[in-house]
Amino acid sequence: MKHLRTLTYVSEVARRGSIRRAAEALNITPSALTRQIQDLEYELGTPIFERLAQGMRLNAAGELLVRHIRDQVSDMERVRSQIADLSGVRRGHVALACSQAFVNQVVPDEVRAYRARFPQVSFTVQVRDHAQAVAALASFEADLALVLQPPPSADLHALFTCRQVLCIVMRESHPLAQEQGPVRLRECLTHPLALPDRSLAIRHHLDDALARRGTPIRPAVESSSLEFLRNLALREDVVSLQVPSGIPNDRRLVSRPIDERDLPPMTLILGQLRGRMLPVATAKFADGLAASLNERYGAA
Amino acid sequence: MKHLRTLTYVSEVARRGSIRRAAEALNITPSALTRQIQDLEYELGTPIFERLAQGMRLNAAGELLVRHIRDQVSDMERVRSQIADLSGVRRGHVALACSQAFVNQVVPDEVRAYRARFPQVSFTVQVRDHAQAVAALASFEADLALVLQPPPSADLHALFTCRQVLCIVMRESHPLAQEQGPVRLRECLTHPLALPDRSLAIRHHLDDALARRGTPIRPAVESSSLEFLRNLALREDVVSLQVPSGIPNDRRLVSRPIDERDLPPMTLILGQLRGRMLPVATAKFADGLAASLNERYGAA
DNA sequence: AGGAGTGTTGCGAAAATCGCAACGCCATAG
DNA sequence: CTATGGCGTTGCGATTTTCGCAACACTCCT
Repeated sequence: MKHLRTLTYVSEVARRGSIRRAAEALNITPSALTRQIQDLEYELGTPIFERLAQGMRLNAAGELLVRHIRDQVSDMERVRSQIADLSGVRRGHVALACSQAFVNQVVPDEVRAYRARFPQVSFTVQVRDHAQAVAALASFEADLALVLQPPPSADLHALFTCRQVLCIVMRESHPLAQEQGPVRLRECLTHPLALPDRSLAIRHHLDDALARRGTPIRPAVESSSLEFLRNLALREDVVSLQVPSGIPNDRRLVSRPIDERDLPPMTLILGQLRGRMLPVATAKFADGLAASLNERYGAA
Repeated sequence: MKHLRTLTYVSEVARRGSIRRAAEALNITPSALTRQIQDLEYELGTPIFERLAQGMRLNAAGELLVRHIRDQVSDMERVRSQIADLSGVRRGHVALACSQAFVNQVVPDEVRAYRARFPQVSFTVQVRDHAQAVAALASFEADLALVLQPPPSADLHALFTCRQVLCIVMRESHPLAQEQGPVRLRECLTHPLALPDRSLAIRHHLDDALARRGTPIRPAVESSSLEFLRNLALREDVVSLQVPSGIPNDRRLVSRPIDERDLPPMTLILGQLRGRMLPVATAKFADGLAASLNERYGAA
């Protein structure tokens, strides 16, 4: 949109912290950029950036303005998508930030289903941990966040919530795979463990539960990649930990839920930035995703 | 603000219903205007106006867009006022739509008090009936509305509410002015009446109450101007009707409340457009006005 | 002292915008 | 039915705004 050219310039300078870097990202020269900002500051009657030797930083007025700009840009997106919706074809873009646990089944299935109906809608899917996902919402880098056990935040508004019972995962030849149904935690701890590291919410949840029992654990392998842990479990007799939504359809892998007396279920949340009105495409995608999650795992 | 030039153009064309009239109001030529609109429609990929022989009318897409534009413009006002507030001096503009009943004491007193503290803040005070006042909020012609007994509307959000007991007003020589305290309605009806006409909420309220008793009234004089009715009551023995906030400080005029068993009190509402964030100056003025009303008449 | 990073400015070129005048269209009055 | 007045639109030249290039002034760090 042409009329918010200056505003996106300001936003980019604020994001990059430097006129030259922002100018490069915007494919213009620093001189054009500095003039746009000077003009805007003149119109406002006050500077919005502090000039430092290392670059530009927003001052208090700039913080207010940039927040307003981001609001305006995303609002314009929403109006454009509503207008496109009037003419029948649904266009738009959906930016989703989600945890690793959902990149196997839930998100790709849902994106495929949605794009089958509305091919004009494009997607960006960023994998972030729970805290980063909420931050992505606040900075308008993502429209939706699908995360486990998010930190309580005033910015996050839950659209859908459900329980996720933690499961152990191992190859089919593993001793624990010979039985079915819930497994007690103490049984698992007697086997070598391949666990998510502390960058993932699953591990925090596990550690919290174990801390109450006073049982320390010494995992054989730790990783920030759930995919790596699964691939390792295919190759040797280790027990890994996943949530149901992260378990792929693979007959070589067996999963059993952990008894809820030992480990309470985690909370899965589909959320958006509080107070924001989502574009049509995004809102409808969120509806479909929530329905799909509800069908698979039930509501909270 | 320069960057919303095109948007204000669109808004003006929508308001005036014609490019030529809008161009005149904007001090530009019709050709410049028609090009701006064509460019914007090209950017959106769809027309936003229907071209009629009598001029231009918004289509569905245009309705969405214009609503967004008005939001954006008023939001920009708010941000500017917040930024100005950061530098100490409070600037801004307050647009108030109010009923006749408040132009005597309440509003002028409050505006004077506010401007004494913040001379940089300017005001526009429009006198409208209750329905027009709500419409003025919705079209962003007013930021605040101070009205009696407004029609229930999803757009109106009440900031403050209080009761207003209806009073009769007459000159000090009038027979009814010889006593004090509440007066029964049937006493009043035996004297010649000078009443507000049906364009005013006070009259509707009175008619509703009388309709339930089946008592028809035949006022000697009707007027849409409360000021005229007061001035008439100064000149002859008629009984007029006012709400407390509309009664001036004039010893030649005597007022007595009507017994609440005969006529329930009316509701006074200070309101804004629902879902809108007011500029600093406007919000603070509304606070002061609410406090002042609370002191004079008590809360709801 | 020197180099690398920053934002800023003078100036000429390029682009967007505007005003003027003319055109085509349609509703309505005569 | 034609004439007329209002409407939006377009071609074109003038004006204003924006841009890119190069040079400058400044700060930080080696």
